[in-house]
Amino acid sequence: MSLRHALLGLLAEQPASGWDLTRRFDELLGSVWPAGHPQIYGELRKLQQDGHIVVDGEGPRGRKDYRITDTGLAEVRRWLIEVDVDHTFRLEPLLRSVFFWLLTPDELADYLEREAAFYHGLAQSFRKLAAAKDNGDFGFTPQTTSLRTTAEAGIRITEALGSWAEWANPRSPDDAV
Amino acid sequence: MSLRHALLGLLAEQPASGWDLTRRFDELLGSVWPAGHPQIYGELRKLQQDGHIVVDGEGPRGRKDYRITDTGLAEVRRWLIEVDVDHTFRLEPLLRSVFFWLLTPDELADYLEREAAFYHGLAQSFRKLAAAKDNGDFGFTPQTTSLRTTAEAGIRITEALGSWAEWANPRSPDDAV
DNA sequence: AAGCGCATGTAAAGGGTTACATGATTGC
DNA sequence: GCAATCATGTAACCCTTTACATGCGCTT
Repeated sequence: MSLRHALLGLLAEQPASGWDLTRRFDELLGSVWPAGHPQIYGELRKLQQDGHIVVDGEGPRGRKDYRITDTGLAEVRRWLIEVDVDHTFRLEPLLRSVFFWLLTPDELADYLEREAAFYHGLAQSFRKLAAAKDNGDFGFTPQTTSLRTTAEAGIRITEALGSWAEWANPRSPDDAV
Repeated sequence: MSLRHALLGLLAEQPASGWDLTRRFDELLGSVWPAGHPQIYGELRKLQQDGHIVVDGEGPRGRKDYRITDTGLAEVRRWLIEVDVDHTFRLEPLLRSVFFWLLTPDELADYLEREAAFYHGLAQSFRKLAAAKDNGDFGFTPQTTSLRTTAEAGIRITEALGSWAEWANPRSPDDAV
């Protein structure tokens, strides 16, 4: 049920249409919480029925702008403060690691080298994003500050997984810790 | 479709029943890839239809032991080697961080202190598990070695998230890097 | 004989993805 | 007039969770 609250969170920032929200998910939340437009439009209808959002105005091409209500805002905040965090990982790369013994050392090394490269690249792009935000490229609004924090998590997790992939590689000795 | 391959991977180790597999998911994969028994029984039926597993013998109370076939083993290995890794995070704590700006500094600090404590505790239990495996408590089979590698990923990720929660805490100055 | 753990399954509902379908507006 | 983009929606399917249902075998 996180999509619901993610939508409310985005609408807490500013009114937006289903289309806008779909794009924001794509750009901003794509790697953390993917959501396609069918899911978003469906959830918006439910949020409206529950009084958490209202149609604020209509634009060209049947565009509908939604605005968050007071009860909607209270609901996101309740989620953040009171609802238990779901700490499940569900990272496919971790699941795969349970079965590494089914691979030959060479197959495993090839696999882990690809993984390490992937994570190092991703870490690099998170670092760039963080630097841009620190530099004030996106201003210093509270929202930007939150995204800076998210980027920091991205950096730390991808670095952790990148160095792990090197550590686990049977072909490279333990230079990487 | 990872459940399918996770089941094959577990059966590659030794024959087991749906019940056995359910327990193993609970103990071993609970935090990485949760799966309840209805899902497991359903998937076992499909795997059998596809010839990846066969019923090896029946026990008391209608127990059915499954054994992996050659095509099944080839299929897990194909998955590990050829199928693209799904790198999606879908970590609720990260999604939440996008909306931290909706909280007061005190609310955020309380939240992050709980998170930090949670991750430190989890990191500790991963470290214990890793130490036990290094100590040979579970022998030194290939399977155990793989699990040692998984545990290492667990340590690194939970430490990363724990230190991140401290770093992001507006109440504590940046002692934690 | 009661209670617990083993063992299997189905049904319903929810969450998420992919494919299909439609049409308006803008820019060239 | 044509193409790209904006914009909404439905349908079908798959994956996952929760609740319901049943019965055997072992221990006390």
